[in-house]
Amino acid sequence: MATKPHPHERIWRTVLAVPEGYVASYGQIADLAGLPGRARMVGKALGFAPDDLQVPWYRIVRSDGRIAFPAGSEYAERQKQQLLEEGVVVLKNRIKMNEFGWKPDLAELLMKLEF
DNA sequence: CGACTGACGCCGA
DNA sequence: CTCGGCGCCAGTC
Repeated sequence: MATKPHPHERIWRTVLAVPEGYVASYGQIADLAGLPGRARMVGKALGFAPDDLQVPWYRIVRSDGRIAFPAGSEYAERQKQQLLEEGVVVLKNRIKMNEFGWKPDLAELLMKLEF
């Protein structure tokens, strides 16, 4: 049944639910992970994410669709590259949320991540 | 305990 | 569309 893992773990598992070819915002992940108001914590958690978990950190962007890292920075470039590789269009360091924003199906979501 | 710091979010200028 | 300011939350000093 529903267990109650450490916040970081819940965040990782939620991010793992974001499908290839789509992106989600930090705040959206925080909400889905049951941590409303903690968008900033999502960024931190992604930084701590164990490599073996294969967390798709690059699918997380700001609510307005912009990549959180400074445009042109090493991290921003790598994130853009990862996204482009799976078909997500990135222009001017930003993604069109109306087109690539992930709108999770509630039923499937509950099934997929029982905390 | 207060000040400062972010992979944030929202709103007004 | 870009900035600036402010709220927010968990850490760190």
